[in-house]
Amino acid sequence: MIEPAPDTVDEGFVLEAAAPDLRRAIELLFFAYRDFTGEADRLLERYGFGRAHHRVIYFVGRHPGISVSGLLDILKITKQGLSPVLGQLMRDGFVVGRPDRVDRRRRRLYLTEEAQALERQLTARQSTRLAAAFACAGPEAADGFTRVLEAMVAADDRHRVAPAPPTEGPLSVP
Amino acid sequence: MIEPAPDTVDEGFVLEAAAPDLRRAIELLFFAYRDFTGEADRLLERYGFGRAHHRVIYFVGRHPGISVSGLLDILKITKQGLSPVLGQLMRDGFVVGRPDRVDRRRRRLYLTEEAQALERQLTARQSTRLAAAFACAGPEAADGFTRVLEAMVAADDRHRVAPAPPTEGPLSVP
DNA sequence: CAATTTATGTCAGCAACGTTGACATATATG
DNA sequence: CATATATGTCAACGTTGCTGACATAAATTG
Repeated sequence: MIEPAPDTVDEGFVLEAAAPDLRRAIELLFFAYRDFTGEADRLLERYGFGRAHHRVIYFVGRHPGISVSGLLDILKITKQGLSPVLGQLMRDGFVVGRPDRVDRRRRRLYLTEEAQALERQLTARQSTRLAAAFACAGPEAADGFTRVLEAMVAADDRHRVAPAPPTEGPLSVP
Repeated sequence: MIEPAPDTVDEGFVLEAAAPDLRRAIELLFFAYRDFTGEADRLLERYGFGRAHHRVIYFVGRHPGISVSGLLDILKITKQGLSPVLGQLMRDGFVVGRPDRVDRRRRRLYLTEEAQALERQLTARQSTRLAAAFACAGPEAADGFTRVLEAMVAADDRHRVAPAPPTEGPLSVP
């Protein structure tokens, strides 16, 4: 008999069936996220990279000069987990690390030209897919999509996301 | 020098910087999905299960009597990849397989009572988080969220998602 | 200056989740 | 009977993580 830790007893709602629209959203999220990442995965394969490499390329490109520990904070993985991925990217000439001028313990990470080009391709692919979905669902839906995602990310990660661009278009009715 | 396969040359748009709102949505999707799945992961740990077990429990619960190959079609993994996960679930008494009456090669899979209870807990957790985000972002945003996800899933997977529940509430203005 | 803390790197061992390829078995179908 | 299908299993391997232990260089602090 498997015995889950009897700590949180505040789950009396557990036996309720989930609302159909919530259950549907859960399923959609699974399929949509898989298709979304699969898009980029196929491009990364050509370089011998995986999804972990993509994340490093993305966030180093997003925060040029980020330190290793800064990257670890964003990715929420250990340095031992990052090590082979970052090592391969540096050996392959996609990421370079230069010591910080004032604190020479820190290594500031940058993308090479080649990596920047790859990042643009990856982001362009995902943007294209997302833009198609936005176009299909309409601008109000796109706005709602983003707002729900914002509400979903944990407070610890909120500040890491780019600030919302100034609203423009049909929604800014002054 | 790494050399990507020079097949698709139709990517001239690649050098364009992605629109800020699209880039923002990409980031949000990464953080939101990670937080969303992490929620369930912590519960699964108590049982010695991982995310792969979750997916099997979810889809067997969603399609009682599904065959092994039907499950593989949904998950898009190989039977060798499924084998240890499904094997553990069956040994632990969470999934049972009974031969189909007419075609006895096929094994129809079902959740046990215990697994159904676990599935309800997992789905309830995720529903709660999603419902909170929906409440925070508002019903129109929730609707837009779902519509964008629908547009994102590949056509091959569309039919696997539960049909949209009949619209009710403020959006059905007759 | 000496001691400690911080940032980073590295080695070993392990686990989850997936892959390809090869082969086996039972059943269905022509 | 011959072939195709559904499933299972074994072996080898790869990616992406984990924990624990230890090393080094540089900064900070007493």
